[in-house]
Amino acid sequence: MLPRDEIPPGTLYMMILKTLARGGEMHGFEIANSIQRLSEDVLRVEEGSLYPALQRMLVKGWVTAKWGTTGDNRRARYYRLTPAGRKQLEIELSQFERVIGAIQRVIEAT
Amino acid sequence: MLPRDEIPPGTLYMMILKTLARGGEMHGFEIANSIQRLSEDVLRVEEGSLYPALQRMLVKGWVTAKWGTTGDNRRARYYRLTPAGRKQLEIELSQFERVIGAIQRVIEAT
DNA sequence: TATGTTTACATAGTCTAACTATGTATGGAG
DNA sequence: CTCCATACATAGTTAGACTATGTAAACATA
Repeated sequence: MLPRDEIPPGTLYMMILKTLARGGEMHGFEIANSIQRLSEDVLRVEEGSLYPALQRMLVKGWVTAKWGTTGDNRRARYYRLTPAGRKQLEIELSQFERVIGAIQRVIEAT
Repeated sequence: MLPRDEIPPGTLYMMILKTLARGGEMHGFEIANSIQRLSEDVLRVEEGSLYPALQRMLVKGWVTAKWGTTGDNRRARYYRLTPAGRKQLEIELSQFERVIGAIQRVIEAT
């Protein structure tokens, strides 16, 4: 499964939303690092996946962004969940469970 | 998650392989119906997804196909798992568990 | 006998989204 | 001063699931 892409299409939104729900205001690199660390290095969020995804999420109104500075004085774009984003997270979580559960029924059938 | 496609890209191969591993020789419609039924109607395998996937799997050497007739006298193409397909199934199953486990660690983190 | 439904396969074209590759810019370490 | 890590961004590629459409035959039923 997924030989080319490690991250199943669609699930990146869910993980970013969840990360922001947990961590409050975060910038892109922080989000990517958090996902990578929590997944125990199974999931590597490439920059070419991360930033386009964040742009799309801005357009969809799931997050807002503002420029700021990091602890070590670098410019970074800080993202924050909107109420729509929080709602979307709930949708995605339940969809994920529903679909993964269905797949597991198929692959675990005897 | 996955608003447009119900079946996460990549997982269809795995489910087809598993279905053939369980059912022996089957034709396309049987495979699709089996997946749909076992998933309790959560996953609907569209014909436009199924047949192209089976073609790709033929090219990859995961399955062989031969024409035959169904119980009610219709022509149908019967698919059978090759040793390479069986190996691929094992790969996909372990990849799936690995990736889904990683995603769950991310979305279940507190 | 004609019509519609179901089974069964196939392909063309669309679309999402994750990827690679590349580019910009800055801070800190050596 | 150079190198590396951080941080963001975009162009172009690719896989694969989808919709829409077409073929054809078996069967039910009016």
